[in-house]
Amino acid sequence: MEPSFFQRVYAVVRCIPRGKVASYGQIAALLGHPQAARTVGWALSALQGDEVVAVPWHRVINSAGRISISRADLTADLQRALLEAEGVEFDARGYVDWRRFGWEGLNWAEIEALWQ
DNA sequence: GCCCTGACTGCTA
DNA sequence: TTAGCAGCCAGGG
Repeated sequence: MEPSFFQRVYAVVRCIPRGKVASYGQIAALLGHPQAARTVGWALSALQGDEVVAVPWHRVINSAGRISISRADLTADLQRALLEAEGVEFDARGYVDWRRFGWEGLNWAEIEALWQ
């Protein structure tokens, strides 16, 4: 059974450990489509109900290390608060230090194991 | 099957 | 870690 792109995004995001962050492009690259960052963001924007709780959407930020969100119920302030609660720090300009909190990602075998 | 949209990204100035 | 812009991909109508 081949999961949809959305399901793959959710599966990968759930693998991001507490206290770490990943970028949309990184998630897309892990799925084999380095250019599909926008689609990843769109997938997360489609989260509903229990998925919002099951998927650590707040650990996904843009490549600049900054929060980029546009949903009325899930605000940038909320995302930042959730990350800070996990130990992720922001500098005075609102950026996360990739060197300290960036997620290394998964290898191909681990990715495929997610939906097999 | 076409067209539009979007929580992005990399390049250029 | 600026600002502006075009390119990319998948899902929904």
